[in-house]
Amino acid sequence: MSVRVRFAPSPTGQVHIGNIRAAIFNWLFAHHEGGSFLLRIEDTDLERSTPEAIATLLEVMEWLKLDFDEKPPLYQTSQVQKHLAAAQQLLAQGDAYKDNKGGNGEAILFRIPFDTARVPGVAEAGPAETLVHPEVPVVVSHKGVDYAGVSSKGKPAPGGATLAGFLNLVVKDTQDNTLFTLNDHLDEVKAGKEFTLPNAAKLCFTRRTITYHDIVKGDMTKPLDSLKDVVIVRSDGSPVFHLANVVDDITQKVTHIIRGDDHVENTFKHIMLFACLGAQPPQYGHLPMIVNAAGKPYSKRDGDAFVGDFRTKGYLADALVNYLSLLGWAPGDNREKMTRDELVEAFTLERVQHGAAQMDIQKLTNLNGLYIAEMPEDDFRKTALEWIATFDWGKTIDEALAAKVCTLMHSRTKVFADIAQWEYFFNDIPAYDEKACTKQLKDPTAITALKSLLEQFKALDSFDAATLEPIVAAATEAAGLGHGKLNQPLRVAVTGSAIGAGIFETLEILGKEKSVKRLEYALANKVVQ
RNA sequence: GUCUCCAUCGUCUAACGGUUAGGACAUCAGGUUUUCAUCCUGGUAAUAUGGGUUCGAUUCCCGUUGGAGAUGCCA
Repeated sequence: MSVRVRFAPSPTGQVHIGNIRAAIFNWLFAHHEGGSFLLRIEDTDLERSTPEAIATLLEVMEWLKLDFDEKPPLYQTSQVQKHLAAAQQLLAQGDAYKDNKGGNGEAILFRIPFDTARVPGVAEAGPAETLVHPEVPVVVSHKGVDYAGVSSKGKPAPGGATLAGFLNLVVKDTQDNTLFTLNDHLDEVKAGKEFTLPNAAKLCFTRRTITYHDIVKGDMTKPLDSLKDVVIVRSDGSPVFHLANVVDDITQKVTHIIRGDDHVENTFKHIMLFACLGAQPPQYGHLPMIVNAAGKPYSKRDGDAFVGDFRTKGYLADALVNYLSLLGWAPGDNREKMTRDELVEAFTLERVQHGAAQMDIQKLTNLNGLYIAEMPEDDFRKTALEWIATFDWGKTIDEALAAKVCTLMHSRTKVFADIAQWEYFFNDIPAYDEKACTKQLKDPTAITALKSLLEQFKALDSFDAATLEPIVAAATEAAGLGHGKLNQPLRVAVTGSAIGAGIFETLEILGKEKSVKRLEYALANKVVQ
């Protein structure tokens, strides 16, 4: 059977970086296996899902070139009848029951099956004991075993689990006297009878576990006595995530579920749901989380963790995909900068890391710089021009001048937002950096030299780098300054900044008129006394 | 509290049970006879901790510590 995976985000606001990483891994896996990559939009949370968020999501996926198969995507809201039908099926099979636990009306709960033969991966783990607090009575019913555990300070602690967790249950009191034997009352309990047992101190039972093989994390096991029955339909009649998710995965014939770490615990329940719904559970692979620079999970407020922000800061889609692929995964041969094809070829879930990964903006930025550097000149200019146009100073510019600036600044561009610093090429008088002025425009010798340079500039016919270099060198020497010592003062006087491309190339692009004007301006206004 | 999982330089990561524990980003020093960037050279920097198993442990097992997730009529 060919591989079918899905990305199933809920469109609530911006697209989170951790979320899109899951999409990338699914996409990579699907392509590596020659399978299908599906998109399912889990928009059942009517209060938080918005059309704008859906649009944002689609936009982001298109930007990152994460194309999906079988368009249009499956919208979960269109599947509600199927979800509800599944709930009815479970109800009819006795795998679900109605309960008014929260007091809001009757909800439908999925019952972890007591007879586990249907469920793959369930095994008996041997006898087990759980201490319970005698002050709180133990209640045994078809809904589960309700009790209070004992905290380290001897106080009652919240406890309770599904009935299936307690095979061969015997409840004992502090004197070890038997209070209740489940096997004597199993049919009554299943039929709905509730037993309330005061003064219980101990639960003795045969522990059962459910195990599944996680493609990234390995074998995962959980005891049934730490599982609770789950609400699958709310009292208002709407299906809950667990049900909807599983039913949709069945209808979309998903073979591998690759999702965030935070779903591991749900997996055990989902496998049971698949089984009770008569479907073969898919394979699972859980991705580690991405955490922020503080090592904490990204909260909804971590603005810089949104994919859209990386786009507006001028990161390239390919660079972002490349970097994100490397968060929690590595090909194993020291390659880092990789094309899509190389990533697809090398990607396996088995090599995915088990622990959380921290996002490193600097490394992303460096990688982005590498991608920009290898852009063909024409592509770079085209993109850079678009960026220039987004700035106030870039609305009306000389295209020929801009083209020259692009060529000059290409290797210096790490992210396109850096282009904000190109303003001095285009305006009349640049913004002067005070620190730079203080450092470079205070030496009287240099100032005198700049003044003489200004006069020479005025007299020049051609104003290109080759002409300027010897002139500046001569002026430097004439002033008694060391080689190149006039370059920085000249740069600050003309550009306002101490950093930039080669000064002679910069002067040439600026042209005689502007250079002279700025030199005059700086000498008149910016010299530090 | 209980359950599940995780742990190699600051960060991302590599290392069939045998390596001077490798690479990249960041950082530091130097070079590319002007700054910044690119490029080149070199340096600092890690197996959380205590026990086992083994001739030999980053690797396997157990404990501890630390971290994350789950424990919702959120997804």
